[in-house]
Amino acid sequence: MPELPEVEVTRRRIEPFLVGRKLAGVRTTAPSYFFLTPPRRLARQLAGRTVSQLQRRGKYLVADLDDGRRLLLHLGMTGQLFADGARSPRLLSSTARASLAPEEQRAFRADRHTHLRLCFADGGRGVFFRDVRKFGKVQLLEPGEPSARLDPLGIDALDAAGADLHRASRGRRVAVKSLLLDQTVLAGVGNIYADEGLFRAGVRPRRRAGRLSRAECAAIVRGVQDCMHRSIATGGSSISDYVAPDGADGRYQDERHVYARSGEPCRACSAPIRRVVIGQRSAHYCPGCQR
DNA sequence: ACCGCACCCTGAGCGC
DNA sequence: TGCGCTCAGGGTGCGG
Repeated sequence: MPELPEVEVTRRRIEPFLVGRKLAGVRTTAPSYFFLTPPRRLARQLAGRTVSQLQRRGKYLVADLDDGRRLLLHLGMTGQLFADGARSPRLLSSTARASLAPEEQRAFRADRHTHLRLCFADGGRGVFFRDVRKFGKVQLLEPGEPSARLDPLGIDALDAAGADLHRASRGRRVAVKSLLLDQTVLAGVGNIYADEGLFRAGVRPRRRAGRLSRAECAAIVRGVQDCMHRSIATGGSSISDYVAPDGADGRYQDERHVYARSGEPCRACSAPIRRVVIGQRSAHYCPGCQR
């Protein structure tokens, strides 16, 4: 599932395929809540435009266009943004995957889950946005238009300090895990990096946010950031559907200490990792290392 | 203001 | 073999 590191890796790798190229044609699937902007209007207004820069805010990608509009992209849970010609078994269904030998893996062909196809005037490689579960989002913002998606976001997780989390947590009775997933507090943290960051900080996910000390908040923010920097450096986590724009898998999942490791021994103390449910989300922690 | 929870969606994995 | 069930999860929005 794409969180800040996967979105940042995607941004860096897709940027050369987007920035400075003139959009010629845009194809979409039918209207659905995937499209916050109706797909026909999206296609009409994107045609002829050039992306001037591609930024990231939390888990959102923001493409600035030459007419002052902004294109928002959110990968949701299963979103995949990649360049034409990418090869990856993650771009195929499991049945299609099973029926193909690895050496037969063919380049991706747009399927019914490919909701956005961008073609460029230079005739070079197109860019696809595929999303099986349609939890992702596409929106075109008018020049200067406020965004109900971007505006409420808190400080980007990579720019945060311990004091930011400490301030936001005062008076809050929720579990620290839930607070970390709140995008209005730290933008970009999802389930993996919340769990891994709490492990690094030695703090249990159920701890009430309001009772954390300054030092604990600092350790948590540092823990989350350390995990994220390391993940970006290794190409992100490819746990379910995440695939980098060139089709390559990330390798950070190999470094996980707790996420999706329930029952397995802690790499530090050998205690079995526990899985609990907090705020309708699974949380993983080591009962030996986290207090 | 805060918090729990239902919902959107699809495919994997399971039991029968 | 195949059906039906459950589960996963980011973000939004509602009700208490």
